[in-house]
Parts: sequence; structure tokens; C-alpha cells
Amino acid sequence: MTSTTSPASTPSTLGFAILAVLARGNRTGYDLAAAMRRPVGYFWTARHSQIHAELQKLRAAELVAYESEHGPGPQDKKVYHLTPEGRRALREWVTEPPRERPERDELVLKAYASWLAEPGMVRRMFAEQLAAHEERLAEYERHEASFGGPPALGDPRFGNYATLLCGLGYERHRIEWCRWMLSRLGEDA
Amino acid sequence: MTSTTSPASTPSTLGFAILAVLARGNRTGYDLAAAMRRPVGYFWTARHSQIHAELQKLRAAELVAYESEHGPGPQDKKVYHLTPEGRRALREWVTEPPRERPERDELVLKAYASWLAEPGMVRRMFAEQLAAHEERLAEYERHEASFGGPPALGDPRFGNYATLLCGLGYERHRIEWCRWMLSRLGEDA
DNA sequence: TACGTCATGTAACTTGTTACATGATTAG
DNA sequence: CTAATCATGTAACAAGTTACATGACGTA
Repeated sequence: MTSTTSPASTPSTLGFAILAVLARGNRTGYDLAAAMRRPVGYFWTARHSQIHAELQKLRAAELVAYESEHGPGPQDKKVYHLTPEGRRALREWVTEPPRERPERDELVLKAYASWLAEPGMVRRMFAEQLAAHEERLAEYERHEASFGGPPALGDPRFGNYATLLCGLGYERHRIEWCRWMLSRLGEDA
Repeated sequence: MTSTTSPASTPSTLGFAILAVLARGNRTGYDLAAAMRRPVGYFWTARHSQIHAELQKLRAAELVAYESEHGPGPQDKKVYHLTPEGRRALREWVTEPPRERPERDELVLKAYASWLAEPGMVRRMFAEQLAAHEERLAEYERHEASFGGPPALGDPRFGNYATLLCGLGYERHRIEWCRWMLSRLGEDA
């Protein structure tokens, strides 16, 4: 009786992203896809096709389970929840050092090659980027104002606040760098 | 005589990364792989397997060409250079707005889920990350000191300096954020 | 003798994107 | 009547990683 117990290799980072959303409340695949756009989507995104596939893997590993409710559409709707093992796996994963992924930043790559283009054209492109970052910063600042300071550690909202603060810092850094590029690209007179 | 002229769709971002390195001088695939580790690798990386494959596509699109020199090893060594079309394609690409890629940041995801882990353990992990960022910042600062201020616009070294400055700003932002996390995670007494 | 560097490539796999496919309910 | 939202999935593809495979030359 060589029972084929699943090898259950550790989930991908996407798997943990899903677990992290599910830790805040039960969701359907559809809800998860929506959550992975905003605000979680600011640091991890996925399309619904990828999410449904990953949910099947997580279920095979018994980290999530679902309850069916009928409708709407041809298939049943599946409301997923964390299993106790799922919660434990997530807890453990949080404190493990993140695996480094190589930076891949197209704007920086363009800056690297900017010496051979027309400064005026490069400038226009960076001005657009600056505007986009300023807009996003304003959005984050509005969001931050809606928090009355940082929530307590054990509160799920602490997670939201921490990520928001990171986004805020990132946009400020980007804005500063874009402005530096613009100042170098002339026409600051 | 339906001559199958290649469709020559625009290269991937990796393709342009290769063109950007090649614009600074002729290289073999091996040299490119080395360059894509450091310092270009700070904002775009690729393994040699991917680079060789991409070079073949770029050659099919006639954006690069090579000259063979014999040895070492079983195959000839191929020294690649930009074609005039390759240089033009790169120039045009530089000033086009970068296509947004979704942020995927594992450390921020961990922060998002940090509310359900033990603060002490989370703290240890963030302290490690802080140290890593401080080390990298120091490295960048040494590198910056070796420039005597920003090079002129038309100088290839302008590209290096611009990317370095972005890296500097990024590391400072990360350090600040890690310190904020640590301050929240207690034990600041 | 063994290891590191130079140099090329292929194959299998994982991750992520885009497009296809279905269908009920509700708001305009 | 039409479009958006809710809800599930598959298939084809592009991008990226890891491992395999070869082999000369120089150094320890």
C-alpha cells in the first residue's frame, strides 16, 4: 500500500500571496483576483487564470479548502478558506528571509542607454514618468490620511499600513530621481 | 517566390538590454552574461542561456551581427556588434514610455502578512534585510565616489551614473523603511 | 591532477500573460 | 437590449531558471 501522499513542495510566492489575502477573510477566486489588483496588487499581482490554477495546487497541498455555493454561472462558486496547516505555513514563511529576485526596471535601463538619444525626447519621457509617480504619491497620501497613524502589531491593518508606507517611500524616491534626471537633461533655465 | 522575410517583431526588453550593452562596445555572449550581472545586472539580469537565445533572435531581426574568431572550446567564439538598424532601434526605444510591469516584492508581501507572526521573529528578518541594504548602499557610495560628479550627457558614463544614482536612492528608501519596521516591531527601548 | 575561466549551446521546467469559452443576474 | 459584474475554467504562448553537455587553456 504505497499511499501516494502528495509531495506538497512549498508553494510559490504567489501561493503565499493568496494565503496572505485569505488570512484576512474567506474569498472566492474572483475576489482574490480583485484583491490582487488593489491594494495588494501594489506589491504582488496575478490574473484570475493564474489564481485559479494556484488555488488548485494549494488545495492539493491542503493549505486551503473551499465550500461550494451554487451560482452564478455554469460552475459552482467556491469560497476558499485557510486550513490550520495553511495558516501555519504562512506564519512560518513570513519570518524566512525573502528569496532575492533580480531587479528588472525598464525605466532604469532606459536611463542607462539615454546617452545616445536626443536629450529633449528623453526629457519628455521622464517628465511623463514624474507626473505618473506624483499622481500615485498623492493617491497614497490620501490613503495614509485615512489611517489615524499606524495600527497595532496584531491588527491585520498593520500589514496594510506597513506596505503603504513602503509605497510612499518608493514613490518619493522615484520622484526625486526623475527630477534629478530632468535637471540634467537641460532646460532647467 | 514567396520570400519569407522575417516578421521581425520588436525585441523583448531583454533584447534592448543587450543592445544597450552592445552600444558601449562589442562583446561575446559570455561577456554580455558577465555584464548582465554587474553593474547592468542591478537593473536587468539574464543567464547566459537566455542571452544566447536572445542573440539569435536579434540576429534574425538584423539588429546585431557577429564576427567569428576561433576558440576556445568546441564552437567558434562570436563577437557581436550593433548593426546601424540595431542602433536606431535602441535610440527609438529609449524615449518611448516604459511598459509598466507589476511590482512583485516579496519583502513587502511579508510585511503585509507580518501581523500574524511573532514580532521578535519578524524583527530578526527585517534586521537582516536592513544590514544587506546598508552593505549595498556602502558599495554604491564607494562607486559614486569614483565618479567625479555626473558625466556629460553624450558620454556613455552618464548612463552608468544615472542608474547608480537611482540605486543609491532606492537603497536609502529601503533602509528607511526597514528601520521604521524595526521601530514598530518593538525592542526600541 | 583538479579547478577556474572562457566560450558555446540545448532541454526541461516554472512563472506569468493573453486569449478563448461559458453563463446567470442586475443596472441602464 | 446591452453592458457590467460575478464566477469558473482551459490553452497557447512568452519570459526566465536550472541543469545538462562540450572542450581548450592556464594556474595551483
